[in-house]
Amino acid sequence: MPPIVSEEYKEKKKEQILTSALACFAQKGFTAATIDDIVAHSGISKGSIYNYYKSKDDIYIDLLNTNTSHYMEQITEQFSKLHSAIDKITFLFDHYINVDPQDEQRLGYVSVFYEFIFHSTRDEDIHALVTKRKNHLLKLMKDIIEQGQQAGEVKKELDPELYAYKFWIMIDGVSIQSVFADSPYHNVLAMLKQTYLEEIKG
Amino acid sequence: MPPIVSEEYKEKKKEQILTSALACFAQKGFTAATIDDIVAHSGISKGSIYNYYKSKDDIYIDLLNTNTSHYMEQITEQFSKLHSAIDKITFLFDHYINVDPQDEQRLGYVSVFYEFIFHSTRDEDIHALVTKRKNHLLKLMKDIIEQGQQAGEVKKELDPELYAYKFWIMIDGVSIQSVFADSPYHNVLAMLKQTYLEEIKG
Amino acid sequence: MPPIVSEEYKEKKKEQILTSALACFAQKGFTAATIDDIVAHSGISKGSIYNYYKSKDDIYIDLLNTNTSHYMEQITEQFSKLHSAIDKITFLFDHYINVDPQDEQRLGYVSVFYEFIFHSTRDEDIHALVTKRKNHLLKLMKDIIEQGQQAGEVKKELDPELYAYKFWIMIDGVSIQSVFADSPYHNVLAMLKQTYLEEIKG
Amino acid sequence: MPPIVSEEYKEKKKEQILTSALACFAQKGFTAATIDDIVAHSGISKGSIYNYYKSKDDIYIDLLNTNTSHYMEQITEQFSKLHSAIDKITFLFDHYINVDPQDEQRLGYVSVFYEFIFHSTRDEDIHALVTKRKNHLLKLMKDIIEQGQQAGEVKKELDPELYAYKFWIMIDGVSIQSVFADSPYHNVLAMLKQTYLEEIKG
DNA sequence: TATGAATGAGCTTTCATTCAT
DNA sequence: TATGAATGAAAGCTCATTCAT
Repeated sequence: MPPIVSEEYKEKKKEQILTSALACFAQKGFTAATIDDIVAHSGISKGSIYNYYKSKDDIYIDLLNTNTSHYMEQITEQFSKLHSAIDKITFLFDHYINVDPQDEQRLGYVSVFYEFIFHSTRDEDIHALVTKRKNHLLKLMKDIIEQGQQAGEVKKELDPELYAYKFWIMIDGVSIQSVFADSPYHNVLAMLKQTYLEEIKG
Repeated sequence: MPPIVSEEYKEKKKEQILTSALACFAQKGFTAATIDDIVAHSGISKGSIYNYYKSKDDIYIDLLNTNTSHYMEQITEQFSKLHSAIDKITFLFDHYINVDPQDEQRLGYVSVFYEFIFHSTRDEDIHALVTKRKNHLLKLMKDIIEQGQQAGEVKKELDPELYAYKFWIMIDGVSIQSVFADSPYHNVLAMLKQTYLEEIKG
Repeated sequence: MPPIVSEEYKEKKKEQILTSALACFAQKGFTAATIDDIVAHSGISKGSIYNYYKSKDDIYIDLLNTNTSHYMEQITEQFSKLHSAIDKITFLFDHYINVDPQDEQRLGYVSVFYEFIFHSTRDEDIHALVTKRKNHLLKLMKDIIEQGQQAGEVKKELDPELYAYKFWIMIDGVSIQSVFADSPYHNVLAMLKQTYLEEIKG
Repeated sequence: MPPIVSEEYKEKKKEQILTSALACFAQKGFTAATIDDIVAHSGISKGSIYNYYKSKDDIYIDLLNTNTSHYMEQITEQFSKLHSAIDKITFLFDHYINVDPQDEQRLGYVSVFYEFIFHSTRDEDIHALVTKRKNHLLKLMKDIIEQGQQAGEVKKELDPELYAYKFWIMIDGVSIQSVFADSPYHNVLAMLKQTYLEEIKG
């Protein structure tokens, strides 16, 4: 291996680690998953992992950061193709509808993510991170609603922030319920989408 | 102190352990909290704790069970004083509204409880327990809605199960958001209550 | 329970404890068997057991002592009915032949007993005890052989001590082999008996 | 020391652990000896020991396996130099005669080994192992006797299996007796050797 | 005497992290 | 940079023994 290595190479390596870490955390939970699990899953040596990340927590944090970035980028990209507020909201709902709630990988990821939130109760750094993510998403929704109000699509009298909260509250709630195999995930989401849209449409 | 201690005494001891356990789990999370933490918090010796509970998991499980029982009893008792479906739903919303979202103990409990749900993804026994709890609460709500439909208080055309889900989804979502200090917990809940009631009223 | 209790009562209680202790040690081995096992098996409370024995080791020691006494008494009694040396030796061989080598209780007991011997390597008190037992049995055999020599039944030229050793060595060896289910315990013992008797007969 | 240590290095390390383990087990017995004892004796860290062996039981098992292999190899090698059955049997007797019965290390090993046998009463895996060892040794002896019969050195009428058993029974018995410092180990063994050979010679 | 809850030292085992190569 | 053997603190749990009643 060359003593000097491109940034690109490093990025790729970190990504590999992150992918394996996510898989391991998803399968066993953050605490129960061990560095050796990540070693086994990634094929990267323990020493190497510690060259890229200074601790297990560090991996965890980068995982959330990277994932948040990806998610935001994805949405932004999709939104560039959409113009009306209602279309955007519809798109977001559909994003969650077009998902197999029982897909193991998805479930694993959901677990990791919400564990992270509760973990954050006890760690300031992580709390700040999670709060930032939440505020990003909230702002996104609030902007859409305000845009919709200006365009006359959305009722003027409703509080954009409150309705932005309502949106993410429903997503969070539905995600939690998706943990239960017998939940009517799709039906519920369809209903939530319909009533939410009716409720806000001007 | 021996010999032959009353059942009452034992119950009290278990309750002490549970109280300390909840405090420790709330502060550090289930995995990170140690038996020694519970020892320190409760003043009860390690050996004694293991006389009452056969493992840390066992404590965790009893914690959820006991809490669920208390919660269900409380609600059942209150419901006996209420008769219309709308009153009952209002009562439930108010139950969550009349809470300080930033109360440390409550936050701790919420963290422990939702961690439990995600933990359950990886442990069948716990999953069964959590599912049972969910189904209890779901049934409770469904029954209220059906009762309301029969009494003509609630729209006949809506699916009781779906709306029961919607209720708990909102509660879960709001509970998660309450982790963030800057969330407008009360305002959002008040709005959710109002729109939910309007939506279902016949 | 009366504050003053007869010696007889105490003896009976100790015997109960010893019986249960033997059963437990036989099943799990001395170290693995717990006082609670003995409590469960005997129905006698833990505190009570400690009234009669000051430690687990103490029980172990009394077990061997008592057992040795019983065994010696038994043999002595039987020997009173026999007169020739050859008859006595025959009786001893038959004592071991008339046994089901795979009887669980017997196997348990054999295990406990030999464990004791090896345990004794590390504990002077126990070593003294075990040595004393060995010497008792050795003397018993040596006396028989000498008696046989005087009576002209047994060859004069053989060393009584050496042949006494040989006898117990074979018994020990056979006992160990009996641990293996597929050992031809009876056939081997029958052969050992025959050749031993032939070897010593005058 | 990493990276990529030779197999040889690993073997040496395992051997070190085994040597220390044997010493500790010999001194205190398997159950009473602790991993920390092995750490102290070997100077190898606890974590490292667990890198090479996954449990205390595992060490115990490898100890027996390794020892059995060495013993069998040793015998096989020596046997290649010997041809007559009587020579081989003589060699085996002498192998036990040429030993200091009070040598601490030997005594330790004997204790560990026989404890193992009795331990095996309660553990199927270990029982299988010990049974296999016993059958190996039995077969070895039986083959020698049969070879001797074919060559006319050994009486044709005696049952090879029974006499193979007799041989090992005597070795076991003598080994047990060697625990007692005052046993005439050498004299007894010499006598056993002489009478056994006379008994079987054709 | 009898009881069994209480105790805590001590056990085996795990695992994040380090560091010599 | 890459490797993986080494480390040891810390975890969950057991159990002989004590002692208040």
